[in-house]
Amino acid sequence: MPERSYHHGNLRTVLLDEAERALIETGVQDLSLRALARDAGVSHGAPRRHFPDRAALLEALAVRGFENLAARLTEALDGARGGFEPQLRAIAHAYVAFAIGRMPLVELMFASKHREGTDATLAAAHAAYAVPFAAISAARRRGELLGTDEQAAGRLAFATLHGLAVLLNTGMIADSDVAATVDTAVDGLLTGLAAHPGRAVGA
Amino acid sequence: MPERSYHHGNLRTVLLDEAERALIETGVQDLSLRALARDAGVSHGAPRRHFPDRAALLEALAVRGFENLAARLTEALDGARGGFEPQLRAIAHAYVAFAIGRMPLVELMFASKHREGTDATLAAAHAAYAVPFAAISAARRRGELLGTDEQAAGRLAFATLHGLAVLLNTGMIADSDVAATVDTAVDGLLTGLAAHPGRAVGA
DNA sequence: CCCCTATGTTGTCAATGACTACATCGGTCC
DNA sequence: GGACCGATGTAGTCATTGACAACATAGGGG
Repeated sequence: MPERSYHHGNLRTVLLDEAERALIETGVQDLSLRALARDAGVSHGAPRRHFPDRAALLEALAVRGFENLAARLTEALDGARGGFEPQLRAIAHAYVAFAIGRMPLVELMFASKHREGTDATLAAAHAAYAVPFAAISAARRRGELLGTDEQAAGRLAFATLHGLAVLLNTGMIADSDVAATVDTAVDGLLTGLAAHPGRAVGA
Repeated sequence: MPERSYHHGNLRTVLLDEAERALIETGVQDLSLRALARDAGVSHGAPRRHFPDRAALLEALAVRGFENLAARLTEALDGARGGFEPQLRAIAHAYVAFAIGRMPLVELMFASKHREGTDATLAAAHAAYAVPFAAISAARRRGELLGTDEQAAGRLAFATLHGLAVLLNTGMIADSDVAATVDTAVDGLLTGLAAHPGRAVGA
């Protein structure tokens, strides 16, 4: 195998790929620029030519995470037949599966705004949200949504799925059948908890 | 001011208090045992007499966080009049207020199970959950809960509140009126999203 | 009063992030 | 084809950190 030339040629992408793998495997605390450089076969200073600092690398990982999430949700929605309910189920399963398989990345994606310069992450997050929001908007037009505030409905749905994924991942929901848990949660989202509810969202 | 004696006398509690303050202010990445020791006026080796390592300190912070959360939820529930709906609203506002005011701590509380030795955190979390779960159990006995699976209903409610708090904190829900956002989300939780729902939770 | 344990201090080591100065190459322009 | 410039790498330094070990001090119990 010939030794790598002075110019790596694709270092930024390799660092991001390797960083994502390491993040998911051992968590953000153990994620080290120097270790990534060693794995990529370059010196410890090279990553700083692509990321001004460690936080910038983490930011790029978060943006990529939302981009991947958007792709997953789009794919799930494209594969869903029927109306609002099967679409919401498809989105829910895709979201929870995505989150559970890469929870340290998802934590990074949603990490506190204490992190600096998260405008790019916010933009990427909104692009990912647009996918289920479009489905909810279409459901309202078809008369399948209770109430008229589709923004509020979308927020509720996304908040619930994110919360569910977090609780499942931490073991706080100790349910071995993830798919059933997701389906049950979607049931509850659709029908509500109250036996005699007062007002609907936006009614 | 007399110099501190050799034995601090209360170092563990001081370290935890200071660590929680620093965590909330600047995030977990900047939380440093040495800095905490300096702030407490002891040498850099002293904290290790109370916490075997940095992860143990973080674990203790997470446990305390759930203990404080349980107290807040209990207080909110005690102050709520009427049935299920006002109780759920009281819990929701208390939870979101708690989370938003200390998001880096809440992130730590719910951090990935990649973290070692989280049995104590899990136990503390379950104790915190018991508070809203008791309210939901009482609601079912009063016939105020749609369906019979109160465990699933409790999981749905908690997941939604946690997800809502996370999205509000990260700015992904760009709503300046947090109280109204929480009330709208509770509306949605109670009535459901679907105009023509299929089956209820546990029905 | 003695002893033991809890709790501190001091020092060391390896690893890290950030930074600087320098080296190498790829691409563009003349 | 050669020169030059900027992108991208290398090598070294510094400060800080976490973890650990050896030692010092005091408080409490017998």
